[in-house]
Amino acid sequence: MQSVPLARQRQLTVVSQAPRVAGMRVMIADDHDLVREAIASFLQGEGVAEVVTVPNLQDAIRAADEGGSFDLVLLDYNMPGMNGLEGLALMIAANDQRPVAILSGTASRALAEQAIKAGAAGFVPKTMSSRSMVSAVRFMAAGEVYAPFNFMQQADTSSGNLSQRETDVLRGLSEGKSNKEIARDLDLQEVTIKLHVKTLSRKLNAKNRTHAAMIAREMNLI
Amino acid sequence: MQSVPLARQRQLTVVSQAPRVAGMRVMIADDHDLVREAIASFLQGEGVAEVVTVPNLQDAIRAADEGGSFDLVLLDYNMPGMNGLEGLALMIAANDQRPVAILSGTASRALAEQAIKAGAAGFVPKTMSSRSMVSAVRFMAAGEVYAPFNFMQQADTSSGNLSQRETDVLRGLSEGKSNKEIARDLDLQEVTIKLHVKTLSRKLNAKNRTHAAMIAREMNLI
DNA sequence: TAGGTCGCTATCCTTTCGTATAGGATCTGC
DNA sequence: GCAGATCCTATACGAAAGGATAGCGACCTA
Repeated sequence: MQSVPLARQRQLTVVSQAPRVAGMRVMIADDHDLVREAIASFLQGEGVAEVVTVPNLQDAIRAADEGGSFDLVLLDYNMPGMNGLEGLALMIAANDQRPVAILSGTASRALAEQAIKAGAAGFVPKTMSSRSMVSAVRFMAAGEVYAPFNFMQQADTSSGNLSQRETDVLRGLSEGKSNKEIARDLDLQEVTIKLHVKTLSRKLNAKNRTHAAMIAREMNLI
Repeated sequence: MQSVPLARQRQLTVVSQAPRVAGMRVMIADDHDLVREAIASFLQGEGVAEVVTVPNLQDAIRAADEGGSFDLVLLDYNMPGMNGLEGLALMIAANDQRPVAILSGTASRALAEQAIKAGAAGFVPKTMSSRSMVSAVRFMAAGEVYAPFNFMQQADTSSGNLSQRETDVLRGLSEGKSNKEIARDLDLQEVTIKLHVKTLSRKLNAKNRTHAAMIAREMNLI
């Protein structure tokens, strides 16, 4: 899997040109024992000084609070306490604004973009090999923002053809809201919501609102 | 994580009392490189003779067809080609009815039960440690049916309070079907479906059918 | 056998959805 | 400026969903 650095709208503070693997402290937060063990052992094999592993966000935050900040924190997107990308902000704060990356099994471009927009140091899908993983970790610990190249090249067919409004409506749908509620939230008329539901359902190839919500969930659009 | 053998309604053919790890052939099918590598290296460390890894169902079936059956196949539940538990039956056939287990990150008792009912040799959540994994692999390769103990002890609060019919209706809901369609499929009257939708929505604390479907999806009830 | 639960059906009514059709407002690139 | 796209609004109607209440039969259990 090829990788490419993303500059984006953020100041990149390069800690060192050739990152010192030696004294590096990395935390891996994932509820999957298997994944934790795997990443930890690979990183240790690469000479990373300290690898801390925790199974949930709560422990991750405590570890940073008590043991000091890490050069990089890898946060599983689906993990107790995360609640979507909410946990990311908490972790960044707990890690003294230092790099925190999102690790995810359910990979989608939309999610990667959201994560990076929300301040993540990068996005690491579990479909990556350990070799790629290790180099991604080095880059992120050095202050760069990373996302796998083929992710970002992912066809826009999935989410790109939904307009902003349609995405907003879709979010409401997936929360089980009625058209009226969504209209109130977005400060629009109910008919407008109906129109959006109709068009986004067509775009997603969904039979109705329920189907659209399920498809959106499946495609990680929301 | 504690484990316990499940006898269930199936004939258990014990290949050998103390399974020979030596000549064992195991296939790991998972689209997550990280997970594949991890499991493979742990198994090889345990002396498993041959570990084949593939990233999707198609390749897994081809590997069994061409290279002969395996003592155990580990199938990721969320993997290209699986389509829920449909892929399980295909793999079991391709593996000459020999053990095929389901590997999953999104762990729920309901899914584990379904998988085993559908003929899986066991259910392995990715929250398991490598040590537990290795012993589970041994048991399943020996013809036993395995599922992690704490999974099966999981409170019935999640899915247990839904009746069989309600679960059927819920499945229809999550496929975006109308009440009429669901009624036809289940050979019931539309009003009955409405009733079920109402009661299951109450039980799941959902506002409406869309919400119910999303909650079900979130709880891995379907 | 009586009482309880559970699943299914029925009727009636209100609300919400889904669809169609038509028009207005804004912003874009040419 | 104009064409084209995007977004918003309006009216209207049939279909679907949601809710309340009541009754029936099967099954289990005391």
